[in-house]
Amino acid sequence: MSASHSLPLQKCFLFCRIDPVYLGAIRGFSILRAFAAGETIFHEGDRAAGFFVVLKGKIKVYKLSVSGGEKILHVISEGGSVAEAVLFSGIERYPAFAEALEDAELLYVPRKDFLDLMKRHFDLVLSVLASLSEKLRFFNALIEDLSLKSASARLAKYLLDMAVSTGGDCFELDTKKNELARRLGIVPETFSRLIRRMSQQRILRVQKKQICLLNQRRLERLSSGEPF
Amino acid sequence: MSASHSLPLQKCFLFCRIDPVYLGAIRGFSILRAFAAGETIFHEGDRAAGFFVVLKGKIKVYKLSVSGGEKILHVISEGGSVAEAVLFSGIERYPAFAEALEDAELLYVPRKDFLDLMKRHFDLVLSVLASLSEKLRFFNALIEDLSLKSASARLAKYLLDMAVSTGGDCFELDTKKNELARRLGIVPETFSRLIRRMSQQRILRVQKKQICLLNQRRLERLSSGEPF
DNA sequence: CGTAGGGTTGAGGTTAATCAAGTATGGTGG
DNA sequence: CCACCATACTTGATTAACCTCAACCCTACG
Repeated sequence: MSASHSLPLQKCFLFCRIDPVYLGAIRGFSILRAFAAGETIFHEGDRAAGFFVVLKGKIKVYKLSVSGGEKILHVISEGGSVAEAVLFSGIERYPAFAEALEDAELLYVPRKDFLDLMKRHFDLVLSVLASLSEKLRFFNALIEDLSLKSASARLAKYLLDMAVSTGGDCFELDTKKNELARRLGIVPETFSRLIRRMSQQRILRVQKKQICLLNQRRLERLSSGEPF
Repeated sequence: MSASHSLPLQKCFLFCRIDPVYLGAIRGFSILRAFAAGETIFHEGDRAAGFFVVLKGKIKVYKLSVSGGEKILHVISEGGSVAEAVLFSGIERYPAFAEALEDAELLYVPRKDFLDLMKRHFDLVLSVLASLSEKLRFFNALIEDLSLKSASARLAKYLLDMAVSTGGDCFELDTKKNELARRLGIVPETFSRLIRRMSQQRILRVQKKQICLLNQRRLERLSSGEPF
């Protein structure tokens, strides 16, 4: 029954960098709409005069195949936005279907009003550009991680990242090893075995949650795919 | 020695959607600079009054760790841009080092001039926003693909994608199977075996380069991780 | 103590890469 | 039109990386 509050605009990725002063204006010309799970938000081909920001719930964007099956293009959760292309490119119609996966609240932002606001306030433009380019960098990093295929490479990269961000060869794990393993996309057993082999080979020393890197050179080779 | 021509501005991802009319202006206030392989482009902490577009070659962006090792943050090739954050966020100094990996040509675009141009021409803003959001969608799709771990899941997803984009259950492979396998991140042998097992199980029929999907339901389950 | 949870270790199975042979297929020169 | 060759593709056997499952070891904490 979701008495749960919906996301504030500051948390939406397109708006997070925007000066709160403008958020009021945006809320002003936008329309808050609630959708029940399973309800359609728009159809492919519908005239598109604005885009949506997901404030609560999850929605899916999909196309229909001739054989009737639906092909999900993406799933968007709180904070994400749907059909921003309507804003930037001159698209006139929605290029796919959208439907709520759970009870959801969306903010419908009319294209014209938002563009007018941007036209009048250049710093708004910069904020939106900043949001997008930040997200892009984030995705870039994610892609790099995902394309490290072997468990040892991902672990090695993680260790090197830690060394850089803490600015030293020694650091404490901030999470349970269990949890860390999952973040690296491996199973705790594998994590344990890898760490053990690494300390046997004097690549690192480990005491409880404290880790000291002894051979960063080797870790770099591992992280770029050298077999272990 | 690279008599090889450098990339035209239309091909650079930040600019590709921009009306060519403006490209002249951009070229006008920007500075073309050549760097030899290994040459430094900027140092961390350097005052930043603009960003770079890579027209030729490859460059790396990296940080130094205390122990002297360099941690590569990203590698940017032709068409990419470096330090766009300087443009959008109010960053005053470069947050990392950049160095040419090969002989390279970069276009230095001064922040102030580019922002002025955007301020005067709102459609330029829209083009840049469109570029960024398109790239974002592209990355999104890439991430989805990369997070499909098993070979059968990636193949299944590819087949379903083809069915949607050709709008039918039957279609022709547009590339050599060899090449396709590589695109799916598997080895041709594995590709061949998977296809064979799929036709044995009546999931699809294959004749030369012609493929007909017989059981999309099953492919969907495979693509969402069901073991094969 | 005794138990619970995180962590480690071992045995065994699955997936997909590699290596090594094959079998089409599609030119090309005769 | 055929013999020949290169290249694509297929198939089998072997191997390495990881996962699963099951057991066990700690350490903290009642």
